[in-house]
Amino acid sequence: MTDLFIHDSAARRKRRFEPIDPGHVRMYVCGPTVYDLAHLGNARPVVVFDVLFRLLRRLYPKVTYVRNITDVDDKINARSRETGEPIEAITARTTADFHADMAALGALEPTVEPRATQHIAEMIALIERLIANGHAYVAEGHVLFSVPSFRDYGKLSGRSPDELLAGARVDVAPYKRDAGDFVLWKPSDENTPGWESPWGRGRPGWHIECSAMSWKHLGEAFDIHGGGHDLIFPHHENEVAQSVCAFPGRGFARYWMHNGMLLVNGEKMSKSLGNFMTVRDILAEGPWAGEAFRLLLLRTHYRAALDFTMEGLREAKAELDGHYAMLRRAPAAHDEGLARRMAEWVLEPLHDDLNTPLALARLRDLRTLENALTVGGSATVVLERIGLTREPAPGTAAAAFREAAQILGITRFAPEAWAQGLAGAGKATASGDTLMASAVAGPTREEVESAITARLAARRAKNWAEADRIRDDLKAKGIILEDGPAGTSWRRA
RNA sequence: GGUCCGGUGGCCGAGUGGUCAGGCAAGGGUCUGCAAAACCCUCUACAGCGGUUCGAUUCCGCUCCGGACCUCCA
Repeated sequence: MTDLFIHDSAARRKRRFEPIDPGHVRMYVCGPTVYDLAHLGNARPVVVFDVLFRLLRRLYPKVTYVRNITDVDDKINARSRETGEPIEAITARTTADFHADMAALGALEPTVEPRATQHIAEMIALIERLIANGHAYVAEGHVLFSVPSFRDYGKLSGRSPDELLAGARVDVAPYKRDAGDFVLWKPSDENTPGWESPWGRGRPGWHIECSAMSWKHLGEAFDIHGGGHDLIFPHHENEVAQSVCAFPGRGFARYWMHNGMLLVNGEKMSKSLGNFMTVRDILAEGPWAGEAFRLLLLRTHYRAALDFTMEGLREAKAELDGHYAMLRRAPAAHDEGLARRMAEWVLEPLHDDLNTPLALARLRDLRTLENALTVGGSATVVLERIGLTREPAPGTAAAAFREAAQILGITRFAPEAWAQGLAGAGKATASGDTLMASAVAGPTREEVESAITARLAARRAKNWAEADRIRDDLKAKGIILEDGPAGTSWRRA
């Protein structure tokens, strides 16, 4: 088995992945705060860590992937005050939308998806431990983490507490002993959600929930912690402080992985900047859009910034069209052992810190090879690159493609369905399905097929003018015909 | 201001101390009734300036440009 290397943000270098328990790999990824639709930037970690999850499942017997839902937060409270919609309604609806959107991107469900509001008891227990350990204190109804009490504070994000203080751009609350101290628990008035606690009725601070949920579902120490690069400070720094101080000597997360930001016009896409586009906006482009966006995300290495453009989305769609076209025409028969080896060759770059762009390039090589063998061609350059000395049986490269593409989570639809409109295809939730079905426009399958029959008669009679007229007519309606040795096939543009 | 990460051919985007990334676009060809698809060929880049080296796009330094973070953020 090839070793897996991942870039650990804490160590700032690539490290060989050695799980605490090789029989059970454990990963935690920060999930959404459910107060609004997911934007394109929110989708990046979901897709990136979905690929990692799939890869880990291939490499290890058991993988537990935890991704939380943050359903208690002052942004949610603010939204409820603005719109008048009850908090529970906002979080329930937004969670359902999030699930539908992520399913449309082909993301598997995590093993566990804990909600913050269902882990208040764990949060309180954690805070009590921190107070008992001398790492937290009560002040004016708040419980604060004492940053000076933790020597390694700032290690993850690479800053010293002094620097943080110097650059602080918020007013320091008077009850803080140290300007860097952060809130673990804060009081709630009667109009704000709250839970009874040893410190009165209140609600948790932002960071404590992740420490509580990873502890509950993965234990005091686990293997991988992931999230967006912008979470390193303060969120992950504070999480480390809380968890390490609550469970001294256990080490918390062994590897930290952070995905780069998604940009639009060279700037980070974020809700606070207001320059965001929702996943749902993209899905409305067509039934192909979810998978195309997923591919777009994987065409750039996860740690690099990615500048989103519609041209990029269309290019990803065109790439998928080509992949599906190959799968559609490739024979099912194949050399199984050779297919397995070729799939390994494609997936090999994923073991080097999830190099999806290189894996995708190799996947394209498999497509070229299969096309050459199925349609006609030599593909000597590709054969050499793969390291094959002779041509594999037709269908073999396609079988390898299918196996490798499964780890990347692309070409998950039936090739014919992809080509002809995907009506009713996706297994997304109800709202996602509606979206897909409504996006299919143009002639029905029956209309297209009867036109093809009419054209076939014209071609038999060598009435080329009529045959071309039918083809042009369909083309104007978004239907492309392709004559091949096995007959005429069609697809939607 | 502090910390960090980047600048690769028309566009996107991997990677490497010295032989090829790959894709899109463009041009040429094979095939086809004509197309389409597919395959083949062409297109040889690493921000700038120094340094290390037999040799640097790759290592080091400086400069310029872009971005992220500095307690809302995936």
